[in-house]
Amino acid sequence: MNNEEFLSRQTNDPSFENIWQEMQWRGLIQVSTDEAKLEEALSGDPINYYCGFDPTAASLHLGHLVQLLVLRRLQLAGHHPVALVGGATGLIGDPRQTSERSLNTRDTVEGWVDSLRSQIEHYLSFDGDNGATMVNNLDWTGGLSALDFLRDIGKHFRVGTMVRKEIVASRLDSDEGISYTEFSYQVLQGMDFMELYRRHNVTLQTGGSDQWGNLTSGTELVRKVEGEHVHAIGTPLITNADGTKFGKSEGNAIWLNPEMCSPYTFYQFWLNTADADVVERLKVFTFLSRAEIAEYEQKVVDEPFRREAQRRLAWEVTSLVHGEDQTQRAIDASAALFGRGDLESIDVTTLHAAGAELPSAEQSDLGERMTIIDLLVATGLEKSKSSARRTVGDGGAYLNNTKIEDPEHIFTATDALHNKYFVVRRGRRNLGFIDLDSASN
RNA sequence: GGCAGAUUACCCAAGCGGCCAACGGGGGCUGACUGUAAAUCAGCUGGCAUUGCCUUCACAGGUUCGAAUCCUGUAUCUGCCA
Repeated sequence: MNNEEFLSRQTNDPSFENIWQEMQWRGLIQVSTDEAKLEEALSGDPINYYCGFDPTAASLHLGHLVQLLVLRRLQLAGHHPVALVGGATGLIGDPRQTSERSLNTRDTVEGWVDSLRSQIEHYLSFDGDNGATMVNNLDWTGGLSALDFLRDIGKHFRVGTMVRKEIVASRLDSDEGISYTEFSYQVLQGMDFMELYRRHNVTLQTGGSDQWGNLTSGTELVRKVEGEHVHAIGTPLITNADGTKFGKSEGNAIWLNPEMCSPYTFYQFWLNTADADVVERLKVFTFLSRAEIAEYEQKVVDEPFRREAQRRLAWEVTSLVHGEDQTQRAIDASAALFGRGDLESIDVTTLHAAGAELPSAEQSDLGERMTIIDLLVATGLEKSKSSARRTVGDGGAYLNNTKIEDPEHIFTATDALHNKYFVVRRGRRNLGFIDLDSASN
C-alpha cells in the first residue's frame, strides 16, 4: 500500500456540520482569531492555510504530529495546505520558556530541513485539486539584507507590542533574559505569513498555542501592510492528566523517525496511555469518528482492564506514522514479551523477531563474566553499573522473567533461552535483548 | 563603559573553611498494589575494582594541613548608572 492509498482512507466525520465544529469537538482549538468569521471561511470555498515546522532537531516529534494532523483534517475538508519548513527561522530559534537556545550551524540546519521535509510529505496528500505545497522560508529571507529587513519589515513592528508577547515578557523577567536574535523571531514568523499571503493567498495559519504570539504577529503584519484580515488557530498544548509532560518516555522524546524511536517503543508509548487521557488522545491523534470514540469512552468506564481504547489508539497512531506492517510487528513483539506464557515456550523465530524490536546487545558487547549488572548495562537499560546495582538491590532486575537478586552471579549460555537469548528486564516493562549467537557468526 | 549582585547535581534551591557526593522540594527510577493505567505508601537518585577509592558545586589559577565555602583573573547572566 503506498502512501496516497493510506491517506485516502482517512476521512473527517460527516456527522459534523463542518470542519470547524469537528475541530472544536476534538479539542484542537485553544485560541483563534474571530471565531464566527473563521467558521464561515472554513465552511465556504477552499482557502489556503499554512503551518510552519522549524528544523531544531533531525526529526519531528509528537507535538508536530498534532499540527500535521490539523493540516490533514483541513485538507480533507477541501482546503489547500501549505507546509512551511523553517530553513531561516530554524537558524534563529524561537524563544523557549526556559532559556536561550544555542545556535546550530548552517550545515546542520540544512540537513534537518531535508529530513523534516520528507517526514512532512508522509502526512499530506500531494494529489488532486488541493494537493499540498511545500515552502521554505529561507527562500524569501536568505537574500534579504539587514537594511531592507529593518526598513520594510521592522518599521511595522512596535517594540512595545513585541515586548508584551507572553514568551518574551517571561524571558525578560527571568534571570537569563533574552537575546536580540530570539527577540526578533516573531518578526521573521510574521513576515512568513505576509509572504505566503502574497505568494499563495494564504489566509490562515495554524500552530501550537505556545506560538500564539508569533501567529498574531503574522496576522497583524498582513493587516497593516495588506489591509487584509487573515486568521490564526492555536492548538492546545497536549498534557497528561497526572501533570507529567506529554510525549516523553523515560525522559526521551518520542520522535517520528524510526531510527530515533523504534516502532516498538512508539507503540508501547501509546499503549501506556493513562485511562484519564486516552479519550482525548483518540480525538486528537486518530481519524476515528465521534460515534466510535464514544464507544471506546464507554469501554474505558465499563472494562478498563481490557485497555481496548489504548490498544486501538496505539494501533491507529503507530500505523499512521510507521505503517501497518511495522505496527503488526510491534504488536507481535509486545505479545511475546508481555504475554502470560513462559518465555521458554516461545519459539525461536518469534523470540528472535521480538528481540529485534528491543534495545539489544551482542556477545561482543559483553565481557567474559556475564553478571546481571553487565547485561543491564550492555543493553542500555542502565547507564552505569552503580545504577544497575541499585536496581538489583531494589528487586527490579529480571533475566528471562526471573528476578535476579545476586549482582555477582555469573550467567552462561546454558542459562539462555534456546541457549542463545537473554531477555533482560528492568522494572515492570523495560526490556532488553541479548543474542549470544550473533557474535559467533 | 562604570558600580553592584549572581553562577551548586535533570529543574528549583540550601550550604558561607573540616561533620559535603553536598539539606529540602519537584522530577525520575524501583518495590508493594495493579490492568504494560492512576492513586497511595516505602526505598533509591555522580562514577568505579562498592565495608574503600575516584571525579563533581561556571572556568583557570592561588591561599590553607584542608575550599562548594576565602583571594585573583576569565566567561556568562541580572540590576542600577552612563
